[in-house]
Amino acid sequence: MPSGEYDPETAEPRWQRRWVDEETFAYPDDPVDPNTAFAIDTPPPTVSGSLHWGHVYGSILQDIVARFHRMHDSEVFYPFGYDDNGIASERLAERELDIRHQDFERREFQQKTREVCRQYEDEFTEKMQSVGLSIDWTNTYRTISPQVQRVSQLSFIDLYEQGREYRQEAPAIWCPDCETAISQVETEDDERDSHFHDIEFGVATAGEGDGDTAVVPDAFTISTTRPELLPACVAVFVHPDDDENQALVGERAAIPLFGHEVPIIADDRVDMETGSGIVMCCTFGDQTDIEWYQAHDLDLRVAIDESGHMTDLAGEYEGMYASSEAREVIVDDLDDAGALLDRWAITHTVNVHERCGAGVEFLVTEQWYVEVLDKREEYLAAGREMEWFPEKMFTRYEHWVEGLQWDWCISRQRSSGIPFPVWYCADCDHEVVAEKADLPVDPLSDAPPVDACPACGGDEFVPEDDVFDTWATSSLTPLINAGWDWDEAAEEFTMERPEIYPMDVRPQGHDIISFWLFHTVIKCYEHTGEVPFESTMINGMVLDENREKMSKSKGNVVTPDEVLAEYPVDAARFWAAGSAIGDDLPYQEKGLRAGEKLIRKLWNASKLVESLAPDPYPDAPADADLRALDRWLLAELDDQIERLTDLLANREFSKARDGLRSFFWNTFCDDYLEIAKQREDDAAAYTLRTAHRRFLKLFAPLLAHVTEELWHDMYADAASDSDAVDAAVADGARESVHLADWPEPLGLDADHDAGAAATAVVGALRKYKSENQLPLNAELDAVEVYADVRGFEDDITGVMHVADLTIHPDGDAPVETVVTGIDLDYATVGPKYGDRVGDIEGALARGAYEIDGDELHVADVTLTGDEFSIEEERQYRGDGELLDADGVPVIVRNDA
RNA sequence: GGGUUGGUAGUCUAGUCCGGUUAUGACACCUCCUUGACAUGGAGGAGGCCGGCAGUUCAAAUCUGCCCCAACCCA
Repeated sequence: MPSGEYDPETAEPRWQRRWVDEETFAYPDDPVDPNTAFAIDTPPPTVSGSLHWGHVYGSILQDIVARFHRMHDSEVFYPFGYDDNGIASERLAERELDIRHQDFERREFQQKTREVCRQYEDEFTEKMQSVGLSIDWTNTYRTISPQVQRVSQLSFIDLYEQGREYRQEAPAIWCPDCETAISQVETEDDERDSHFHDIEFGVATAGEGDGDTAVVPDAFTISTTRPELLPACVAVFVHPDDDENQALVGERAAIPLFGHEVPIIADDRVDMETGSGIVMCCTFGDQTDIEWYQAHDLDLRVAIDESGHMTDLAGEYEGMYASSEAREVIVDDLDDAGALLDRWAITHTVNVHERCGAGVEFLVTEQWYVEVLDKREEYLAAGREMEWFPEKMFTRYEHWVEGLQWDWCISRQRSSGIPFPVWYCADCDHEVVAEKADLPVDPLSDAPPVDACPACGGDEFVPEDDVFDTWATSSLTPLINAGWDWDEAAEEFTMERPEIYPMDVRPQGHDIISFWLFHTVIKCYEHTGEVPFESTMINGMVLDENREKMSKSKGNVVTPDEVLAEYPVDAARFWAAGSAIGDDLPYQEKGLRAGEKLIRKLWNASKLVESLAPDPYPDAPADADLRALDRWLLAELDDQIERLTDLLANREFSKARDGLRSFFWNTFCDDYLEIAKQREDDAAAYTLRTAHRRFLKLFAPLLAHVTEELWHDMYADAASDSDAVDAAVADGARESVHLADWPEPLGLDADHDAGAAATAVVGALRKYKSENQLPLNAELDAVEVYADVRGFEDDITGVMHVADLTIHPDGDAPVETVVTGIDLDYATVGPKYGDRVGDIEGALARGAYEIDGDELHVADVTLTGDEFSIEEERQYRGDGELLDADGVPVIVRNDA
């Protein structure tokens, strides 16, 4: 029985522990009907640090969906994953232990990474549990685990066998700090301070012109931010429309300091606005350099190595770090040689690796790719097949697919990912792929599946020592969850839990639509022929209280610990549910305070229900015994249930939350409960308990803890011989309100209008007392109500303490009505009279009109019945005061 | 630089797709009220040129164009 104040500090952790200990949210081991299985595939958080408040926000929205569907119609599969197989985790270990992966034996470094990740994963678990998420903790996975490695390698082999993967030596985006290839999505733009340098290039062929064209100058200027790339220069470009410099085209340029000569070529990719309008092309400064390299079949001059240092091509600069030391020394030497014409500071955007902030390079290396560019249309259609919440987020996916420029590079030159299950013939480089049955394998320690090369018969093999890109694995979560595997005997892929695939919801932030969601959709689609998700739910970002993005550098980051130290989890859940799906949500404490207020209101109202309808209470009185007010409340609640169910099904959290809150607070607490205080009959007790139990269930997805506490206090653990407990147990809800059945409408007959009129009358009387500074329990001598509120008399007199109540069902009040104006029905008058509406309005304002029966003559036109309505004011000249209760006339007489 | 989304009282937000009378609710603010749970409650009040400018229309928060601001995605 709820008493005193609710204490979330003890209640919340208690339930969280119990939900985990009792495996309340465990997905059944027994086969589940595919029609009632509801699966959620959350992107496993990258183990690269601590969870932040944005994670919590997104998780709460997922959890509301999970809890709603669990109660409403489903067996919910809600697993949790830890993404700990990628560069991010390695870099975490390097940071945490202050080590470099290059300094360790691979196994040893992997071990260290695992240990660091383990600590962070424990923290993830603890944090997610302390938010009270209804995750199935018996279904968790780590992307570095052997089982997931097997799935990931199976995926590689399947795509390889389908001919959708290839190995190629080509320019790839390279991080010189992490010393690995990375993909386009792992880069980001960053504003950096730098310098622009004007460098004088010589024209090697000056004076050799044939005489009939413009004179070729003997020097020209190049502007660059990267003078260290001079030794890598392979060409100089001029725009075809650049008349001034056109004479250079076809000549050869001499590179200062390094002396080699390169061709000068015209190409319209030159930006004439930048610097001198003449640009050097190097191996490789940026993506345009790569395009030029391919389009004009240029030489390859690699001046920067894998670790970002100058190669022997740079002569005396060999071994210097390119973007710092080499750059400075080369600039000094250019200056000494008189080739540095100018130098000035600028800030510009550079492409950096998101994990370490190092500026990326482009290196020609041999990498594995997944082919995606050839199927853009198909992948677009796959995205379109999903239901998007909100719909507008699909355009993000659409633009991403349309803008794809690279196939997906999936190989990484790192220590601690999932190995490629591939060996190469030492003689002919033939690719040998592992047998599916043997997976997972590590080619560095396992032998290839053949003794001799199938191509050349050679018996020496070189293991692939690259590892997969993180996303190559984390894009397989639907398959990991469904237990996708290769059945050696049947020679086909199988699923341990086929009923959950395709999964029902993919929740995630809008920042990862382009790569994580996209990669997951296409990989699972290629493996199964099906789009892996029925729907995707995209949440916005959490902003700080000033609507600014949270970032470490701004120092405005809110941590889960700070919030949970101050507020109940349920208050945070209330706050999180206050957003429209897809919209960003500012973190504001008043939102949490409003949550606290609702929790308290629910608790206090429950106490009152308990005292007004103490156990044992009637479980099911005959329908006829219910009073009009009871039927009205339960019928209104029916409407609310339908509305709320639709809103939650459409992920309209904010509307669901606010609608339920107002109905509970205004209609149930302010109207019904106040009236019910006067009642001691069984019908009221039944109505109170029935409505209350329904409210607990409706609030359960939102306020997960307080509803559970009340459910146990008042129903599940209450006196076990009571009929009500049997009813609760029949709901399947002995263990948890979250396992109860979502309420179905009761379908009682009720007069909605009469109920609304009766509560409006009570409201008007309450307002009358308030305005006349009367206590609310002051007696009123006489009240006359001009509406058919028969059946509600006792309710009105009881709560408002009316000595003498008279009902006039015909609504004919003894009042004079004065016409105060005419309201036009613009929806019909507008289109019909067009620009004459102005004249009509003018005449009405002047009072120049005549009412004739149900016709209105005004401004030379005649309006009929439904085109206008007469605005009247009621005036009452008798004893007492006339009140307006939402259109119902009420007369109050009070001598006191 | 291109694209996407958003801009509504001091703050957060509904309404915008599908134009129509007085623009929704909450928080904060002001006034009043101890009523069988809750004063952390109740009743009421004030607070808005719906980002700006043009246009379409009898009528625009809503449709169109341009501009400004913010975030995100992509160069």
